[in-house]
Amino acid sequence: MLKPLPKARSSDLLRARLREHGLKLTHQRELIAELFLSQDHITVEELYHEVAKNDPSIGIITVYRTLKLLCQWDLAQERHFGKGKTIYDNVAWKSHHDHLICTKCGRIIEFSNFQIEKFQEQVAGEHEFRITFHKLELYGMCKTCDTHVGKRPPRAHGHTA
Amino acid sequence: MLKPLPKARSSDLLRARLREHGLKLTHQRELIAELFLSQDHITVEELYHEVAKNDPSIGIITVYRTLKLLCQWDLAQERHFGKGKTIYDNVAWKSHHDHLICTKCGRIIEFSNFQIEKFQEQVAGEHEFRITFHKLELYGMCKTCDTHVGKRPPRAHGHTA
DNA sequence: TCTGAATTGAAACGAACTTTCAGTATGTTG
DNA sequence: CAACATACTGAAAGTTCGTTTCAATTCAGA
Ligand SMILES: [Mn+2]
Ligand SMILES: [Mn+2]
Ligand SMILES: [Zn+2]
Ligand SMILES: [Zn+2]
Repeated sequence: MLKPLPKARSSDLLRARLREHGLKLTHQRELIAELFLSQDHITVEELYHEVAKNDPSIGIITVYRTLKLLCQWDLAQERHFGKGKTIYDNVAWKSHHDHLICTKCGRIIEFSNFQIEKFQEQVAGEHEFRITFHKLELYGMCKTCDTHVGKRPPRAHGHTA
Repeated sequence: MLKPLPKARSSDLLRARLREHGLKLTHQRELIAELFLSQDHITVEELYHEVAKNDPSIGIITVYRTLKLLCQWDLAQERHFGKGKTIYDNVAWKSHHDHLICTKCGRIIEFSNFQIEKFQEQVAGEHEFRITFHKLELYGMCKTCDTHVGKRPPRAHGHTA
């Protein structure tokens, strides 16, 4: 997010990776990847419904399989916010970041903070531990939801952050 | 961990909570809570096996149900490290803390760091977000595992951190 | 166009819970 | 202590989310 990688067309990105791994370019993979790479965070279920709008013959199994491939190629990352279903983070053009998650409307805000990461390393050092990756999730209320507390619930405002 | 609450016998803790909520003290609940509150982190499966050593007639369903009660009373907290099963954190005598998780041996180290929490608040402020709770998990290798890299795998050394 | 390997969708399967329900244990009242 | 209203329990069935299996189809490259 704060350090965008060199932008490439999503279709080229897919083709390149498939080539590298000797895999086939199918219209299913093309559509699924295209839709996934055009947004930020999405569940398998949601992506499946988007896909169905264009081609209802595609099965949700293929959505699962394609997302798994994208994860292997570091174009996507699995996230487990709340206790619900897995959210796939489109990281094709983003570097490492953490998240603020609104527990009321589901909005997801990305951030990265060098100071926090620095202190994480310090803590690890104190325990003679070597960090390879981490998860930091801050849950609470976004501004919109917070100002509506006690009043009527806010209208939808960007769950797809 | 760093700010231990006034220590009480686990059996008294259970009785008190059951009383407060008009629930019954059964020998199943007594045994399950006793064993759970005598350790730090455990899965339902593991706790079930411990319980079975004392009373094989107790079903795993009752372990699930009792842990759910302990969670409601803030004596336990669900954690989802890795992608496997839920780990229950005994927080009866601990205040908020985060974790270092060794991906090789499963060891769990607890810590709390005021600086990190401070910067979390700062980040939230920048995004006009109000944090209600958070999860910080640092994954990697503990000292023991790290020094054994490339050599033969280390013997078990305290998975039950 | 031919051909063999990769891919797909449906259905079966699996893991980790959760719900249902009839029989049992508990605490309370008399 | 006895009787009773309920809460509790264990087994089995049911959910949810995701994975495996497999016959039919599609793709890529010769
Ligand atoms: Mn993200
Ligand atoms: Mn802990
Ligand atoms: Zn919100
Ligand atoms: Zn270790």
